[in-house]
Amino acid sequence: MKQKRPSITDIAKALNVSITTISFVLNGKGEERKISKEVIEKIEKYAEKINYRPNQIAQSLRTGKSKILVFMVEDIGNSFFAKIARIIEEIAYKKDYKVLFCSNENNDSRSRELINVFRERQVDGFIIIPSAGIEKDIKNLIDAGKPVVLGDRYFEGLASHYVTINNYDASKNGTKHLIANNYKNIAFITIDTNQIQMLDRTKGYEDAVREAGLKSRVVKLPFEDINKGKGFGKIETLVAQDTDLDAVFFSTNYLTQGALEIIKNFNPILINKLGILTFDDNEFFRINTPSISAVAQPLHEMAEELMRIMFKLLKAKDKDIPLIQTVLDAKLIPRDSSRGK
Amino acid sequence: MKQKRPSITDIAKALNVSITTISFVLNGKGEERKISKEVIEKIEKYAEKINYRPNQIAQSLRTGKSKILVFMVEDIGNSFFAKIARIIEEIAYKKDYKVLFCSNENNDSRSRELINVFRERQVDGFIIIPSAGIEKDIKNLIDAGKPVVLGDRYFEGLASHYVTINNYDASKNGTKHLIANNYKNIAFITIDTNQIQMLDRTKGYEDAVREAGLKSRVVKLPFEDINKGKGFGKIETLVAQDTDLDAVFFSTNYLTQGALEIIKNFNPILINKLGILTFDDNEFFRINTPSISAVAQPLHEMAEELMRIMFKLLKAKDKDIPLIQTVLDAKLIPRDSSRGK
DNA sequence: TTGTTTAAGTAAAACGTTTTATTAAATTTA
DNA sequence: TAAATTTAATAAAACGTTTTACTTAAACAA
Repeated sequence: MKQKRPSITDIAKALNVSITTISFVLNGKGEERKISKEVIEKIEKYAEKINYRPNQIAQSLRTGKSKILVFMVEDIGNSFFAKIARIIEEIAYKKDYKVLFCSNENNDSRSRELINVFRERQVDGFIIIPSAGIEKDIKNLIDAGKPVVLGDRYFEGLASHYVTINNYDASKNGTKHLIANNYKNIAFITIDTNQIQMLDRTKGYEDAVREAGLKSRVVKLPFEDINKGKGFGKIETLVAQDTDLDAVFFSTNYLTQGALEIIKNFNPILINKLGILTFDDNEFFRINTPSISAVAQPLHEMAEELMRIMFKLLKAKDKDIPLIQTVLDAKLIPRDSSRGK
Repeated sequence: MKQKRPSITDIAKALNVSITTISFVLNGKGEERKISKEVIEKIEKYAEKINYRPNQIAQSLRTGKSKILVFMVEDIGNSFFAKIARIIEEIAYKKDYKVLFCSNENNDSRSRELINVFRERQVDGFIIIPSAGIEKDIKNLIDAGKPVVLGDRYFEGLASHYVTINNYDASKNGTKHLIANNYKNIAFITIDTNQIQMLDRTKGYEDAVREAGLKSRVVKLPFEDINKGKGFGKIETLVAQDTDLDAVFFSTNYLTQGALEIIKNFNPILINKLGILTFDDNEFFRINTPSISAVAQPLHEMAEELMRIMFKLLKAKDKDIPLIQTVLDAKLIPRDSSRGK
């Protein structure tokens, strides 16, 4: 019947020692605090026997540390983020940290709300894929001394630790790959945001087509609508009007599926002739006919680097450590859809 | 410079009231405890002004409640689970609960370890997609009075709350659909586990083919290997030897991609003629050529029901409430890949 | 007037730890 | 032998709440 877990006090009573002694022993400070071998052994034996586990809430209250990290992403249901989350979880658990995941929907006020909620919860660190307008809030968090690492994007004016990929290069290389495979009328489909990673990707594309003497065709879709599964009107227009279009390059994974569906419905023949390249790989791209080419972000490396930095910050305590800003390379995975013509 | 957050004691000092009074007022018990209007107002104003937020760790220690739930899945990186997670997160946050996600890799010892970790953390409730061998541990948890809801599967001998779909019917209907579309040699590709949901799915398939007078071909792949991205040998054998094979039905999403890739590599023509049906929908099935048919589980309903039960348990406190065992219907989504012949 | 009830609030314990300061006994030093 | 040091341990404060039990003054009743 729901019996109380043993506390340090229960051990104290049972063994007739003070709770102080027990605390020292169980925290491995027995030697250091000159507790005798016999007492140490007695306590350890007993704790083992009754399967004592410290109450982490009490520990947290006393130490101010919760051993909980938060990983805030756009949408944990999106497989790009879910996959990173999985790796982060793995690493965290090994070091005895737990991870709270949350989705900010790329929405500033939601982000703010979440940040506040977690500050109240005393989480020990924040790994954040930030929405575009929360630079101030992130700054507050950092100024308050909380360990913060940004992922996937960052703020140009903000001195923060972060991990991203070289979006400009990745995008430029991707575009060049399409060009090398003889595509000449490539559209770049992106989102109407001023997030740095999207701007970099767009720039990479633009420079590549310009350098090749081709025409730049950037299509910006409205983020809010896309999020609700609509807003692909411009894709229809593109396909209908731009009759010599021969390739599309998507700047992010949540556009790809929706847009391809529109194109497929609109012109089932075209979709099999069109060159297709997209940011963010997906396991189903391989089995698609034609298999879809992708610019894959190095999920493992990203997650590992995020955590490496986080643990460094957690260890460093107050003294601030020099900024770590890691830029990784994405990997182009050419498949059938970009080898056409 | 990293200044301390105000505590209830700080308010007490500033306003010259006892912390008791403040606690009552801020918990909305002012009236009830006959605190005067003026004092109530004074406290509320001040708390608002300094933006006071109670320390949740301290609250937890005192009340024994953490307002944290845990959602344990096979793999949070798998989009089926990630999507449910997203919805669960949403619902939880509305009621001021946070959710810790964790992945048990469908592995018993990992599951056990995680359950223990979270008991120590005093999480308030457990939503678990259990691995096959942890019936005892779940029972322990329930017996200890912890709110527990199982999802996706359950244990036949264990009286627990759960939410599943009618796997037998879903599988049978799926198979019938293939048969109705003139497929006559359908293989059922599943995993070598005795998890109830997989057994039910297999049975649904078997009954459907038997009733139609067709031959049953069940292929069981080794779970451990599949998890590591290999172990598809039997698929090669199947395709090579079973020359009149005309359709495949996958029992779970993580088989689909791997197996289809094997088939595609082995026989690129076959894959476009083969009838294909799989449990668990994916957004990319729509744009595939041919688009892939799926038995979609009602993710929203599942998540909502899981949470509905969880909140019921959280509210009920000690008194045990009658078992809630919800069985939902899956939805067959026929696409090109199953309309063949 | 005296006793009882109500209003308005407070003191203090409790939750389970960690950690600083303290103590008492034993041992060493001078 | 007295003083100083070391050993082995403990008492008590602190973290920030919630909640039970109590207090004091005023209001009311008999």
